[in-house]
Amino acid sequence: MIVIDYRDRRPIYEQIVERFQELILKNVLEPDSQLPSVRSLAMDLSINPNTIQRAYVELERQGYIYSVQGKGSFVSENERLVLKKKEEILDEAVKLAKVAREFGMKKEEFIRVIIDEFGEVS
Amino acid sequence: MIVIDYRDRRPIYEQIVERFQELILKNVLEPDSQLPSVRSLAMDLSINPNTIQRAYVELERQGYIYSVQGKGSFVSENERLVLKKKEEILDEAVKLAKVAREFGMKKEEFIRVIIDEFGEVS
Amino acid sequence: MIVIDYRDRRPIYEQIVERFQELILKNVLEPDSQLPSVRSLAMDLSINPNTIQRAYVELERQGYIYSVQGKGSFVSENERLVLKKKEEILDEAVKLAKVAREFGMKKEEFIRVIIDEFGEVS
Amino acid sequence: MIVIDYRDRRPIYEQIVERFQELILKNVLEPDSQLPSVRSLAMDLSINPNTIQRAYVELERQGYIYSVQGKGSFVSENERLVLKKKEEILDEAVKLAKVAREFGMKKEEFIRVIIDEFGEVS
DNA sequence: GTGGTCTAGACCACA
DNA sequence: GTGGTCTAGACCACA
Repeated sequence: MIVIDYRDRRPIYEQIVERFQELILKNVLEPDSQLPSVRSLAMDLSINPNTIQRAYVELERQGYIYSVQGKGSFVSENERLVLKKKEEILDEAVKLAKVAREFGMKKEEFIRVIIDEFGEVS
Repeated sequence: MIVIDYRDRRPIYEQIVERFQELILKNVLEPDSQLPSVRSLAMDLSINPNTIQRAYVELERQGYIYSVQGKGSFVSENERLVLKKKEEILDEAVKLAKVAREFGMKKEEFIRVIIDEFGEVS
Repeated sequence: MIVIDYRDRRPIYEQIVERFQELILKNVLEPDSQLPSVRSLAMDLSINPNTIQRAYVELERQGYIYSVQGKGSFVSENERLVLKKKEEILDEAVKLAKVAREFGMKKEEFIRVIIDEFGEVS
Repeated sequence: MIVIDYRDRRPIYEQIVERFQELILKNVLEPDSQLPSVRSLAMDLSINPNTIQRAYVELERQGYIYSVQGKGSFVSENERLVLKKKEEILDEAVKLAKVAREFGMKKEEFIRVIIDEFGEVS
């Protein structure tokens, strides 16, 4: 479920964070289900437990998971998270559109590739 | 013309690279015009010359500038660079659209914010 | 494995880059095997770590190695690199042949020394 | 006759040296004919006279030209020079062939591109 | 421990 | 004066 790409320039803990975000937002990991323990995931991925720990701390900070003393880490409700994520995506889209405009791209040119990605009949 | 943001998480040399890219792509710095010398820019920005040097090396590697032994650094022709930059922007747009689609966003919702950015009548 | 020639006019970092290219292309250093750390190689060669770092950055840029945050530098797959290198060699051969022709050398004269190098029965 | 390419990474004086070598070896500049004066060539090329001076010194050192006090610089006999140049080219060819062999290239593969360059019927 | 960034300062080739 | 290379040494994020 989690795959580390060592050729990826991003730090390992960040890759883990992003992967869990994705799994949670897409509901693959359902609310209140338990995440693998730090130690077991560290074993599975042949990674330093500190690195997993760091990823979990970050996920908790962002509200993706919550931890229960002595029991483990669990997935949070994701409704708000999905909304937040969508906002982030739209913010990025606006920024990108701004840059595109500044470099003289036509609106049509820019939107064309997006429509293609979504599929003509959306 | 160049401003360093120390709160920015990106390294200084990278901020300098991006700023010059922008100035060159937008033709503020015209082809064959001379850049400030490594030393003078270092003085201006109160930054170590090595850091400026690193930025210039990177800009040369990317084709934005060329340096002449004992004379200085000069702006390259930017036609190709602009095209390349536009392609990069479109690539990013496609990636972003893909992510948006994966998180269940509607095409209209996504495109709306872009059209707003470009201005309704484009 | 790495030897610096101080009489060589090329900069130290470039000698290091070329030597590693050779070791990687010839499979002496196998894919995913770890390179010596910046610090340890600097110690071994009695060279400043910055110089080694510069060589590693260049090797990464050219695709010969990849570095992992906090873990070290590792050898990339070399298949593509070997093909690219062969192309470069052939390009050089063509250029040289062109110069030879321009200076009035006979094809036979030029090819003779090459056949000798490869060995008569190839 | 002399063109400086500022985008060329080689120093200006070196470009001048190489260009004169070529003109002399190809007999465009005939033995005992006079070279432009340092000052006039500097004017023509909009270059610092020191740079031209340096190129001429280097050409004299290599035997391509000789200077007469108060008269100027003149082209040397080029017979020996042509032979020497040819030897240099052959040396380079041998080196290149050696590298090609070390990287596992077949003799035929290497010679093919050379024959193509010379033209099938040589 | 490992790579990444930066400062301070030196020396070199070149124009 | 201009860029290019290198040393010495520091601090940071990451594993």
